[in-house]
Amino acid sequence: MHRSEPSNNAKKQREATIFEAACQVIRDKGFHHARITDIAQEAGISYGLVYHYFGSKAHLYDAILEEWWNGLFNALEETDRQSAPVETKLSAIVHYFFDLYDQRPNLVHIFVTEISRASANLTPARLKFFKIFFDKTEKIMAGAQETNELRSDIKARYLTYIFFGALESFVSTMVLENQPLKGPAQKERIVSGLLEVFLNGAREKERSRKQPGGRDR
Amino acid sequence: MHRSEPSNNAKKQREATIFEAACQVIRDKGFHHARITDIAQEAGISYGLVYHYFGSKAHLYDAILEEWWNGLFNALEETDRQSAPVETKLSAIVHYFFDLYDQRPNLVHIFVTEISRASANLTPARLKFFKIFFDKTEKIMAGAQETNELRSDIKARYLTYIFFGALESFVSTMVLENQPLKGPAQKERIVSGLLEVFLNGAREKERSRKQPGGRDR
Amino acid sequence: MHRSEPSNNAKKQREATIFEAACQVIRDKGFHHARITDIAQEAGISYGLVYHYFGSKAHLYDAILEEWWNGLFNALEETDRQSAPVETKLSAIVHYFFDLYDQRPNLVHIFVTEISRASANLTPARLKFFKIFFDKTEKIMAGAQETNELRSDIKARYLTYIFFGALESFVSTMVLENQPLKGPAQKERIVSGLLEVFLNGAREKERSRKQPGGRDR
Amino acid sequence: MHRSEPSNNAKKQREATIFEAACQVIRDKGFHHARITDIAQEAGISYGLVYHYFGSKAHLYDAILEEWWNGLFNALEETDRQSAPVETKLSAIVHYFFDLYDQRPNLVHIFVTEISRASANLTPARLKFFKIFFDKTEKIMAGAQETNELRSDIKARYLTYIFFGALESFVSTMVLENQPLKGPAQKERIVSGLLEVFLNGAREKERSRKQPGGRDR
DNA sequence: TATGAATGAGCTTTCATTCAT
DNA sequence: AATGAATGAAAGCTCATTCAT
Repeated sequence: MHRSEPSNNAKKQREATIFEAACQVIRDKGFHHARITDIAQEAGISYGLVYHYFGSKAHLYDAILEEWWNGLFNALEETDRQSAPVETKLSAIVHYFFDLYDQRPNLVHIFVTEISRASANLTPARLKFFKIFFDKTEKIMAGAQETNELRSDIKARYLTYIFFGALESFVSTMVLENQPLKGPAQKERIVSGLLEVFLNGAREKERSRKQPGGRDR
Repeated sequence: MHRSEPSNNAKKQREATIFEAACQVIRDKGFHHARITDIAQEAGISYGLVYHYFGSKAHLYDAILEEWWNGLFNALEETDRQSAPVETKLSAIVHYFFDLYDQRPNLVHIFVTEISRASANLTPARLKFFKIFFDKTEKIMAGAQETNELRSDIKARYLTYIFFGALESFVSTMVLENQPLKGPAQKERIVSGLLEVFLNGAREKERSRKQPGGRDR
Repeated sequence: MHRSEPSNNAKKQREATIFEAACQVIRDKGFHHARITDIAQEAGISYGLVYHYFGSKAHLYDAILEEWWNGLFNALEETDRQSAPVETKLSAIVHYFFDLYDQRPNLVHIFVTEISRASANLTPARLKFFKIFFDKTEKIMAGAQETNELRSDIKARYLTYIFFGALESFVSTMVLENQPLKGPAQKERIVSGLLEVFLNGAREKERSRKQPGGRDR
Repeated sequence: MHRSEPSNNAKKQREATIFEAACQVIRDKGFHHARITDIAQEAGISYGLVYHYFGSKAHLYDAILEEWWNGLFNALEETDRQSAPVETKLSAIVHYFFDLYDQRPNLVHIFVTEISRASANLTPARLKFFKIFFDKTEKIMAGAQETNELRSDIKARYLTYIFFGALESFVSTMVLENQPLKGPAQKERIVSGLLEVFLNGAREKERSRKQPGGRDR
């Protein structure tokens, strides 16, 4: 009975191999054009085995969904647990996306191209995840409104959309143009620009307007 | 006035009918699951006629792309022609999306679910449109930086991503949750919230901070 | 009533135009891949008109068949009418093929690629033409056997096959390699070689064998 | 002997079954009208399996081509290896066709109706085979010219065309009229007639003309 | 566990043909 | 006579999935 453990590990290992192969192929070809055969080939196994481990193509997709959302939800929860300024929390979210893109670019790619929109795969069950994500983020926003960190004249839900949209926009561009971040400096520039605008706005501030010589750099 | 090209008109009419039917079906089922047969049925014609007018499913898709981007580009150009404050220009863009959603919800839906990401259909030729769009918007941002309307310490390209991402986020939610705008009031609330945050930021303003009882926890 | 003549001529003219266009396209693409649209385009008319004149693609094919076989049968009959040595008669047949290739290469091309074998189009009614052709040629052979011009220990039918096969072989090669005859000299070399071998055989003759120095040309 | 590769054998077996079914159906209907479904039905399998084994209809055709030409080339090479009189070599070629027609009539049928001409399937790659065949045969002819077995005043290439054309003519007739050889006697009569005419000519020989009582109109 | 032979639903596309104008 | 819009039969091919070994 205790012999099950090692084989269990081997099993997990295989499953992970297939999973990663699937991510790679789906990233490259898109979910629809990713054939089970391709995935098996990428994983170095026969295609029958994919069914052994994942049951069907749809289940494989669901496994990827799960992986993505679980990771994100965990990050959100961890973020929300601490009582930090909203700036810190939002920064954590942004970093989560950019860091994950460094570590598991395929997963982020798939999020952008297959999860985020892709009507082909949109089922109510799958949309549910988005709702949860927005709810969690909204909670952060609402909390910050209560502490007067964020303005309350705009619905927390709207703040959520604006914040997440701006973030997603960067991530999408990165992904779709296949541009890895050029070093941590660029990452910080993007992250701070994003947070800066969200929190303080894009408008040129009074101080500089006051200056008679204007922006004369 | 004197019916000069009657057959030509009828032709345009048919083409438009098929086009709209295609939008409807693609919106409902997604491009991949939209069969030519479905589109023909929706248009009340035989499937052969779809090929007569559009040549192939891919061409039909390209026609939709064209329709979408041309409309958007025209709107952008019109916007940019006038020398108005950046606020007005951005407002025009936002309104374009929301107004179009009132008039041609299918087209906007398809933009969100099939054009904006949907790796399956992403070809370099199609990505090109996005580049053009971002370039045009960036020009608006850069112009506003020069007139000191927008801060210059953040790249115009980044401002573009943030602005468009925020906008797209609202549109996507609307589309994916199948929520038409509940009247012009809601539309204005969203538009102004979006512009407000982008231009002035989400952070609680000085006035509230000034209050001695302020956020001091 | 006599006004019908000119329009009749115009009609014939159109029919001929379409016919030649059909030959051209069928030669280029093969019968199966030759679309009515292609033929109409080649003829500079609308495809509907092809149906006006020929009824269907099959009828068009039959018209070509007719044209081919009638020409050949006429040539054969003319040949057979005269009481000339068999050599002259066979030479006439060979020349018919080669001359026609100069004048109407498309027709000869189609004979080789679409009529001569091409199971796709082989119907009993069409095979019939071949029978007639072989019968007529056989008659020539049999006649020559009776006059002791040709040996009688080989069935006239067999002589027919051998003769026609040898001829067709040249024509096919010419057609399939798209090689027009390089001047009348080559044509005569081929024709005489063909007749020479058929009539006198390919074997080296006694006289040369007798010569001690052998083939010393 | 010890069933080493059972699955491999079964595989070969299946492939052969499909191949033969394809030959049968193509012979009956012609390549174009032979549907994959028909072939599968003939083979007693599902149409998907045809694709499993042959990839596409075109590949199936290529496999048949290969089978045909390889067999013929092998026969030619074997023939040419031995230093026999040209008569023997040519006889071997003729016998190859006739014997194969006994054993695999479908293959010969397909050669005549689909390979030999059939413009629809003629690609440069496929014409290449013909070139090779003619080259090999020409070599035999040229060799016989050098040994004074064949006359040298006619190009070896022309001799090739004449010989092969005559042969093909018999085979075609046999095939197109669906006439199996009526016993070995007929076969020999045809073979010897063919070789006789090719080598010695069809003309009535001197000896008979010398005879005073001859039919001497 | 692991393999890959076997199946067939499902889709796009072609193109001959019809027929209203 | 002439056009080309409209139709739909027909066929190839893909690929997820099943299952015997």
